[in-house]
Amino acid sequence: MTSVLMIEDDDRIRRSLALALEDEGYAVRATATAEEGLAAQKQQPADTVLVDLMLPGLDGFDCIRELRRHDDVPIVVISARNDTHDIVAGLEAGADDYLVKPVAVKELSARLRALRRRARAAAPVPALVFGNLEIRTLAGEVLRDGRTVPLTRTEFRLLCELAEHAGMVLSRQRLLSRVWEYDFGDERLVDVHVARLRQKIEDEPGCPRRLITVRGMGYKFQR
Amino acid sequence: MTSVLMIEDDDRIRRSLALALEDEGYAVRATATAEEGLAAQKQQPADTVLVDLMLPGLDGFDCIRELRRHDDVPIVVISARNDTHDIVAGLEAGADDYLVKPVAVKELSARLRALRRRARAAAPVPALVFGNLEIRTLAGEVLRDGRTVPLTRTEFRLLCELAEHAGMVLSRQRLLSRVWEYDFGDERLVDVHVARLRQKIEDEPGCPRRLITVRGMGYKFQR
DNA sequence: GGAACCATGACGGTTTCATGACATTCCGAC
DNA sequence: GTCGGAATGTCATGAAACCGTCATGGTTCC
Repeated sequence: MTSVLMIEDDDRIRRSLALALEDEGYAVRATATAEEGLAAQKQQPADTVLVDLMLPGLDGFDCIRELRRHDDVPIVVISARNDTHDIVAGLEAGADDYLVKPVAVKELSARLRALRRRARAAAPVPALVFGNLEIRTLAGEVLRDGRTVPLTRTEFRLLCELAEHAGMVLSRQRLLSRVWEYDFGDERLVDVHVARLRQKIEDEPGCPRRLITVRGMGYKFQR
Repeated sequence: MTSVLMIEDDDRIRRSLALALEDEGYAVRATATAEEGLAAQKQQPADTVLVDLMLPGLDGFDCIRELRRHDDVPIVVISARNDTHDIVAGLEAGADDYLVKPVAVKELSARLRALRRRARAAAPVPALVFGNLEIRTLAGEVLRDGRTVPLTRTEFRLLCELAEHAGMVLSRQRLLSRVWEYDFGDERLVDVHVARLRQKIEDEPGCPRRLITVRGMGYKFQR
């Protein structure tokens, strides 16, 4: 079953839409504020998030941006505001679709299906396996020859970022921005952590098979 | 640049929307019938397809289903019909989004961006293939007969620049400016790097098949 | 035949990396 | 709070790879 998280401050709309979606076969959780919604999604991620724009406290745009920082979940805006300006802003913030209230549940349901059709194709793999190396992205652990390798948080995130784009060269800038969320900073930092990672996951010291340096460009994870 | 194929039978709408999208930076091709559109997409695939529902001959729903049989391209319906029933049918047929005419170009553009953001995540790694030579631009690697050829950064960028414009003569000045980001400088520099590249990717020494010198003009990559 | 144009080997200077050592920050235990 | 260890970031160093220049000799054009 598809799970949906709805973030909507109007009690009546929240309840009626939740009921209607449940009739359509969705598992619905609902919160009245962005803060609660973000916490709920962090704790137990839903397959799709519906979000209103006008929310008390953190508004819908901020909520979308915050979700997008860590999550690739499909996001649908449901708002009473129907100016082109708001629609564009919502989509630019990272939403995938935008519906104007009042929404037809059948239409919403069809749009959710269309969205999931796409999202599934790009779904993140819960575990990445490369030879003797297994990276359990969700469990946060890495196995080498079946034994867990103790990685620090930074090392783990760096490895995930590289392995999720296996075969692709990632620049130090990009790694800094994705792993450290620095938009600037010393690129040498990446080198140091790659070196530490190598000592933990490479089989032959001094001869990296997985974490390849591409001189002048960055690093890549070799399948 | 993003390319768009528009299938729309109303001449006025087709022309004005095409112009507006071009202003937004899209490369637009447009056809008046589904049959033409399908042929165009088969021959030279666009990144996104816009399709009207009411078309003479094959209608929009059929057109979407036919596209979906072979192609995972994002499809947006643009229709005057705004019943929930039509919207659901359009999405169920395989469309990713549905806009009701008249469309705001800014909104359309934002929706296209949102759609491409998702579609890109699932896209395979693009590569340029010429006979026994495969250039993986993102992986930063070049395969010759399936084996990777170690290229330096400059060599790689030079090769990409030439191969991306295969068949076209590029002047030394242009190469300097694109590969080295020099706006002036010794043109001999290009020669030296072409020579090094030849030693790595040409099969017969002394008889270049790929990297062709065009005397007095520059170099070109021969397919 | 001469002039312009091009190919390529060699070399020194520079850039780029890998990594060990050290300072700082973070975080849980008490 | 504060103590201690782990995690993280900064720096310095040496080694390796790379780049641009130049010189020489070959080729093409008129």
